[in-house]
Amino acid sequence: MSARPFANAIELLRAAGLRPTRQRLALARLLFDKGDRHVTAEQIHGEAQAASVPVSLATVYNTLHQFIAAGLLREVVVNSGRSYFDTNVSDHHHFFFENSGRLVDIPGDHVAVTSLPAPPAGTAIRRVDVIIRVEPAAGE
Amino acid sequence: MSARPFANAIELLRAAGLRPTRQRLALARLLFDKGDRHVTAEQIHGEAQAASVPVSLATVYNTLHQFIAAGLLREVVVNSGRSYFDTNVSDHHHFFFENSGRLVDIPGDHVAVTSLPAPPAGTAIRRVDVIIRVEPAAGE
DNA sequence: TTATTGTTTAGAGCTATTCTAATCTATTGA
DNA sequence: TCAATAGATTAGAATAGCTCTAAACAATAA
Repeated sequence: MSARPFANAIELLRAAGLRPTRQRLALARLLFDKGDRHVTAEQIHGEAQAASVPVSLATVYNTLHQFIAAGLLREVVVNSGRSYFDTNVSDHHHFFFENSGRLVDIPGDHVAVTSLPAPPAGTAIRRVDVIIRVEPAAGE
Repeated sequence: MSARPFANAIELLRAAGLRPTRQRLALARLLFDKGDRHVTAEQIHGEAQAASVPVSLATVYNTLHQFIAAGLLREVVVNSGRSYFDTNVSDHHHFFFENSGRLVDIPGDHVAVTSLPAPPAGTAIRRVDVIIRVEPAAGE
């Protein structure tokens, strides 16, 4: 029932209408074969290189955006100048460690946003992002 | 009691330990003399030019960051690659219009985040950001 | 005043990301 | 199976937003 793990990432790509190329298969496996991850483009590019998969940074960006469009990935913006890609596309929020730049999931039901205001006239809510910014506690 | 409007921005700067220079005075007035604003660096730079105040973009960035450090301004990150500076430093959240890139304040008491999870061990919560991303309603 | 310290500036530099146009590859149809 | 074609990948240039540098300048203190 659960969509993952994908014994073959090929199905995943086909379902998204993407040709299962060498690069996309490798990136899909790096992203989805080890649980929930928060990665930057540079990061998976590095991992792909380390795994001897020849893939350019341009392709990494293309692929990440295609995965987002297909609903396989979600972009999290916490600081300008760098995007994180989150493999957990279920309803949830984030802790952001301001000193290390690390991002950690908070299950959706652990943060309740009650009394949401009505969206401005003519608009619909697309998503609600809650980011809890934390820093080392005083005296650590 | 309210800190604004500042008949003279000079006091504001002095209180922040910043020399009241021509550039800083002009920027303070552009920022704080007309209610709550969400501006980008390029934007106030443009406004300053339009007002014939000679100020470089580097100074605009320096000044914005000094104002943030002084608690006069707050940075809001909604999309990578661009920062917004919010003159409203009271507790509140935001609507973000994904198509136009516009940001609108939501008073703090119009969004209640209940059951905040405990911060990870060794950390303290610095701030909680709630961003409600809206888009034009279907059929508009 | 002058000395000192803080501020501003132009322009170079940097980082993350996107674009371009050429090459390559998966798929399709014969 | 093989060619045709639509789609994918690539290196490298380009861009955007922001920061840095080191020299000129301006506010304050003495």
